[in-house]
Amino acid sequence: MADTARPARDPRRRYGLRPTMKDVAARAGVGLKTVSRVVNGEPGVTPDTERRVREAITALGFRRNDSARILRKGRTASVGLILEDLADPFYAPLSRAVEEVARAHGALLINGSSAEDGERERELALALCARRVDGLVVVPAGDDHRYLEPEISAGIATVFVDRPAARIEADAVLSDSFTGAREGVAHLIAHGHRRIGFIGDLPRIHTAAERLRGYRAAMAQAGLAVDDSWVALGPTDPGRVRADAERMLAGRGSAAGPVTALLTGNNRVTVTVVRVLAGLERRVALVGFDDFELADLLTPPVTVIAQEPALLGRRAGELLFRRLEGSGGEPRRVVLPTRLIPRGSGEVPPHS
Amino acid sequence: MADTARPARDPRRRYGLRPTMKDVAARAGVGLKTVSRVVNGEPGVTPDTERRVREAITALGFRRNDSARILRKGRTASVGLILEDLADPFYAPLSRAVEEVARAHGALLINGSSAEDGERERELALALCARRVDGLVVVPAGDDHRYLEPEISAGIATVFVDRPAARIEADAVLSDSFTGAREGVAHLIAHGHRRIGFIGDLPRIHTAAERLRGYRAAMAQAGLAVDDSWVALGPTDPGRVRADAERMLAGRGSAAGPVTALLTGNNRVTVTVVRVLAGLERRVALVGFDDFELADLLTPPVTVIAQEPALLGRRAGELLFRRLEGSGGEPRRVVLPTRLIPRGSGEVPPHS
DNA sequence: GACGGAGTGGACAACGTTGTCAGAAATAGG
DNA sequence: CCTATTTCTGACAACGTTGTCCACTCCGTC
Repeated sequence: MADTARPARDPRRRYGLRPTMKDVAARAGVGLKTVSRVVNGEPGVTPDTERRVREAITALGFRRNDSARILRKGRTASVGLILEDLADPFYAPLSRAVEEVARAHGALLINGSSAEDGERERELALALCARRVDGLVVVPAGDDHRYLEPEISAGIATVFVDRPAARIEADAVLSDSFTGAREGVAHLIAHGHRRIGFIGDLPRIHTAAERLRGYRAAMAQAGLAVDDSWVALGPTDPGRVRADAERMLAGRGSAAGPVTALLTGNNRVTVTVVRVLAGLERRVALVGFDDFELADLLTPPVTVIAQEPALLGRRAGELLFRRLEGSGGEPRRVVLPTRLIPRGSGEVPPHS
Repeated sequence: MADTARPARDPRRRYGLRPTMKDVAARAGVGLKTVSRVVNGEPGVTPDTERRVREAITALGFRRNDSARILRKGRTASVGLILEDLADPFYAPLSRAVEEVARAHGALLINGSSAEDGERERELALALCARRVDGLVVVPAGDDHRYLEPEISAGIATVFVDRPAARIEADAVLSDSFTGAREGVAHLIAHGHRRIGFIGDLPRIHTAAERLRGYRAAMAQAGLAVDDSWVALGPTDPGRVRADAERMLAGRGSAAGPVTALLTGNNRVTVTVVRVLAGLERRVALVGFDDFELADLLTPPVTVIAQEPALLGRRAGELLFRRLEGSGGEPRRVVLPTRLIPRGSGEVPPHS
């Protein structure tokens, strides 16, 4: 008799047909709150009662519904991460690092790829805000983040990483793209190059603009003029990059002649350019932004300006949780240094 | 007067201090349900009322609290993905593919790395179940997934990918590791090799065991005996792999002599072995499981048995959502073929 | 044997949303 | 101008949990 206690319920909703604390309480013959106490390890339950409750929990296969818990407690113990592409070898370690920090704080990570599309970034970010993630780590794709202002002031901690926020003040963790690019170009100049090309990302992307600025600064410092045809910014798809590289290397459309060295603006671009150079007779010097796996085993090994994506992610995560723990104050901007790793491709002398 | 409507609330909880539908309703001078209707685009609201509600929404910066919505509706529109390491170049595209499928179905993706630790996998999976994710995609690390049985029968759709579930029946999307490895070894044998080593992952990992089985099958088929010292399974850390590779190449501890060719069991192992071989005088043939970026630009280019991680992820995601849409029936097992890509390193002739 | 005081246990409201249902307003028809 | 119908609106309960608070039991004491 008493065992048929669990009544038929409205079958339309209810998570599957999962038992609730109420069901457990009925089965164990205790009150609802006592079950809650056992589940949450709160004191004030006799060993005997606890045992009965635990038995009922196992028998019914009960698992606490965190949706309800979240609603009640007001904290979701989850953070969102929005980046360009989860599969990009630069962002994957960044993502993993954020995950580790979240894990250390008992939070889960909800991940989304913006595909470098500002509108998609916005949709994702707002969906995450609607879920009331505690915090948000964003690699921005869009050029206006004012849409996040109400969310941030409503208490969703937000940290931008790799690129700063546009049109709002917010925490950011960045690499020093300007200095990195400048040092990379200086390295090429030091090895005798005068005609140096730069193939970068879309100009609206902050890092691309900064790296271009670094390139120009290094050229200017060495008293070298920059021919318009030596600079190509655009999407990172291999077709575009290949075309630009081949054009520069042939000196087409250039009054100043073909380049003898290239600075590439990110790991995607570098990989494509390495392919182009591999098909060439003559040797062309190359410095790539971002380190990448096996760069040291190519012929010649590729000189790079290395960032630490995992460190970017870790710092961003740490900053986020510091904010969540109540650290106030002005938006902070953390800038991490880059590191030039000479491996050979940057030391190739000018061809002609 | 009427404008001071929003009363002081208990400041201890409440998500930040966000307005709720109640606040919006009060401000717009309508009922709670009318706000809900507007927010959800339900019919039956006059344009004028809708305008007043929308104004109130913007004025207060209201955003629907999906936690409450989820609790009410019983669907979270989110799926969980558990894999070994988000940053691994094999899993990153898989993850991205699952994300794309989820996105197409209006769901968010919650990501977790198990770090190849069964206990951590379990914790993560159960945490996701407590959140009532609609479905779960799992690259299993543990060797017993019976802990998921109550969850699955409670309605959480679950698809295993890359490796099958252990000790339970469940959907799985796999690559044909056995055939792949067998073909890889056959390729080496066809190029004259007789002493072939296999360096793989931990033996408890299904793919590692299958690839070993494929290796042995190919050797047996060619009538070749396998010396114990030619097989090394273990963790993928570079130190272990390097030591095993060097031992096999030197023929230490082997009655049958040093190997002249190697089959590597996954992309991590391959990369380390490529490094070892690069430091060697003599040429050693190599076939690696998993394709990897720039494999074609190494010297010699690396012959691989390619899987399609993105396809694995996509198929798993599709199967998951088909289950969520009510497709019943027996657990399905999808096996995707691998593809041998000869690039040169597998065609190196035996040294001595 | 009544009287505090721990120590337990449970009733109840609240979190913010959506589904149900019934009432009010507006329109059409006689 | 009144009724029948449609359209619009809002009160209320429910989702499953946790926090508050009060009631009860069981001791040892006086």
